[in-house]
Amino acid sequence: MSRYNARVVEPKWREKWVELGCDRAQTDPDKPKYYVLEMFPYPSGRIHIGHTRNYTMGDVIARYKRARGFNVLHPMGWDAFGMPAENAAMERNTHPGKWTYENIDTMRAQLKLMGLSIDWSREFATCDPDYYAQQQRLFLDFYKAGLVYRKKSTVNWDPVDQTVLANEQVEDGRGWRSGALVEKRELTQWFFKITAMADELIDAIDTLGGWPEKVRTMQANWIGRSHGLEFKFDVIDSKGKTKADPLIVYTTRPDTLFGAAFCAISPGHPLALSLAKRNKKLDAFLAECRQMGTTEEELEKAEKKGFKTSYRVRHPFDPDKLLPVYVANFVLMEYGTGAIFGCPAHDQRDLDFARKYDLPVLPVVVPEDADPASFEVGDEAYTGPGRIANSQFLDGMSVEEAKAEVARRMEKDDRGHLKTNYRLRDWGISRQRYWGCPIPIVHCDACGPVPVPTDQLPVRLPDDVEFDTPGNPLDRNSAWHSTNCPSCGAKARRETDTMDTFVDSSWYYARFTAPEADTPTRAEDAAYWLPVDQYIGGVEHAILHLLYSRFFARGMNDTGHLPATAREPFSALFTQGMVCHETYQLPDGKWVSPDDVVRDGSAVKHRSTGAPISVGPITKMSKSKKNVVDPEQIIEQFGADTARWFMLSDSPPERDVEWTASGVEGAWKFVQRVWRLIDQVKDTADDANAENDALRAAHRALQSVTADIEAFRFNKAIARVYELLGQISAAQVDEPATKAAARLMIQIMFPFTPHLAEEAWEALGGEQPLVQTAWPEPNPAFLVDDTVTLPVQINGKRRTELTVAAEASKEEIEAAVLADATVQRYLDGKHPKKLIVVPKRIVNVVA
RNA sequence: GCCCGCUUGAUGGAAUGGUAGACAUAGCGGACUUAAAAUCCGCAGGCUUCGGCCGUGCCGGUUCGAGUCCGGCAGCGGGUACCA
Repeated sequence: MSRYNARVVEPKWREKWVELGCDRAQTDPDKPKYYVLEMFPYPSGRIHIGHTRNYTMGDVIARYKRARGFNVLHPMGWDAFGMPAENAAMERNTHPGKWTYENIDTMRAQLKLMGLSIDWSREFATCDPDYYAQQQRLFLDFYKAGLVYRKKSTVNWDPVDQTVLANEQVEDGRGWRSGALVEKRELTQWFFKITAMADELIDAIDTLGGWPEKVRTMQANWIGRSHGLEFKFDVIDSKGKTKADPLIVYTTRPDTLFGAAFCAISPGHPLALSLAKRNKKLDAFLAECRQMGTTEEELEKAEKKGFKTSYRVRHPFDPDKLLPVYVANFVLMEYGTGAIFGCPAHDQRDLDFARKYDLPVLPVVVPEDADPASFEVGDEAYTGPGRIANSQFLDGMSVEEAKAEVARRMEKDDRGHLKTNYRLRDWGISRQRYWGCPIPIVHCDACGPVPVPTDQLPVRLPDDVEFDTPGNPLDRNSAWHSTNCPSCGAKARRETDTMDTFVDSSWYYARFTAPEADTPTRAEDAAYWLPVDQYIGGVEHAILHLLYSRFFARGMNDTGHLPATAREPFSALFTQGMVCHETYQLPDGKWVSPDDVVRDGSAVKHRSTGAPISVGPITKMSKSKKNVVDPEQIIEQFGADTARWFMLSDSPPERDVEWTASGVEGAWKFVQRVWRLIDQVKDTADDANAENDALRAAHRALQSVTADIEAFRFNKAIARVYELLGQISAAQVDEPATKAAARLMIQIMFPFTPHLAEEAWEALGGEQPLVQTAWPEPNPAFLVDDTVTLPVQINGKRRTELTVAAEASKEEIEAAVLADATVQRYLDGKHPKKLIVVPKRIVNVVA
């Protein structure tokens, strides 16, 4: 008996597939198309198990859809710009490009071992000048369309390294390399006007039927559309004089205006800045606020603090009421107007603030079932519905009526107006880094920022860069940034900012449809292939990457680079779970790779040094925590099919999976069992009319596996195949029907284990390779049952079961149930109160 | 903090509101073998007075019936705009 040798079989079939060119996709409007895409990888060094899980899922879909007659596009590329390459350049004294392209070579070779049916002729990296040249064109077209502008914004600044730090590079307020206290610095930066499309981006979420509900919810919440009122407070200075400039606030709760106890402005608000010029304590408070990080998480988690200014504001409807004005660290300059009024009774954060600074808490919304005279707010703000009280002309109204009435009066007095606000901020794309797509702009003293003419694109990155000093090498490279103004010809300076790498990944899916085109896209290819029919990737990209891509598709449509039919980039999205692993740390906090961890009884030690290791929480595999596993070892030992099979077998694909070494062996044993079965049945004669239990089981499996693949239930599909193998093995091996069943099983397995399936198919006498064979159809005659066994519950507990004809009516089942001995024993001669019969499902007798 | 998820045997997990634990891993027992590996067969949630009873993170609700739906809580994970 021959043993299945993956080392020989797998390369043989990969070569055959290349020879047949079956992975090549060609635009052909006469054929139905299917575009399946997995999120492309960052070339970090080596493929990790999370990648392979992702690509295997896409490959199952791609192979299945081809077998179903679709013209399939399944490309691969590299998200190749980014910070790690610069870090590697500094650490290894190499060039980011060299490091990146070497990584790509390694990872491409690893991916090819997986037997993925990818059209490699379309491969590109985002750091290829051919790619970023087209991206620069898109930037300029967006610029001309008014989707790009400059404004000041804040960055993390490392005063020692003299460089901008990413949020990830700030640890406890200090730079990760220098250890210096990080400062905030204002820079003029480039922005994409994504907020201009906020309404469309949120409204179109309803059209994304193929997306998971959770992602749609996250996107809607991220955009965060709110309807409220923007209005003016008159400002009174410390001498009691009314200032010329009012304080403009935004609120979603104008109904609670009479409950206002204070106003709060952002530390970045112009009023705060001007007051600080004359108040050292306030200046110190603003400095303290600047010490906080730039991340939303840090700002929100920080203790809520306020600084009471000498100014007050006059209540718009109650001129005698003056409210104190605080500068508060939790008010964001980016949201609304950077100023709010606080109503402690009906907002938890305002309540906490009021308790801390001893401000009055006046309830103005009273729940329907409470007494307005005695209703009070304790430690919890009341945010529910109710009747307005303590609010003059609003008293007795509902919340909605009061909102409308306040807005009406404000508009009449020209004091305010209804306004829709978004949590979404414009997309800042400027990065003060080398390894990114240069922003194609020249700064001229006379002309201002001038676009680089299209015929001068791409603005190429210079090769001669040094990474021995921190900071942006482009900034120091005067040979590169010195140029002449394209408009007036005077001496000018190139923009040295490069683009956020999210820009690169926002349109790559479109570039795959015509990767060699000398324009960003080619109309006929884009029109045929787009949108992507199935996009697959990690849920960690649920918001930013996907939202930016949705914005880009619209921008590209508006600038003529995509058809209107591709205004949404991805018809269907599948978010696969992450591959997680335990984390390991040495006593000094250094992370340790799983390969370097050994267990000695209950003790966990470092393999070479024997140092004790603490086992940390199971988190997503990441380079920074070193908890990564190398799939190549598994492929070398067991073959790609075993790895593919195992990867999809245990966890449902949308769920996180904890990687443990056990289980691969099981998959490998399965592969061997399949091969033994093929060996046993391959010489049996064929008979077109054959029939047995094994063949019936195979047709049923075909039906359920087909449904499982369509629904991304790969783990269930695999469980079904395990079951089928058992059923076929139990049959007479020399019956023609058993061979037919085995043949069907092989076809079912093909998308999962393509090399094994091809080899087995050939052994079973398949006329052409499975890559050229259509997906089989189940024989309906094999799918029907004559009888069905129903569980019988008595008072909701299963007591017995009943076998009836599959087509038995409700009445027939009821009669059979009442005649059943067990049922009669429980009923004890009485009539059941109720008899619930769900045909083909269950019977419940309520005694 | 906020937004979004997840929680079922020793482990990964299965279950259109309808028999909880399919399938697999680890385990135990057996067959084959001089022996081992490999392979094959079987057992397997807990408790039990052997009638049953309990059991899907915790508390409560809806229902003839809840792992599944609703309300609350806890723990864990993802995102939080310069990691990709």
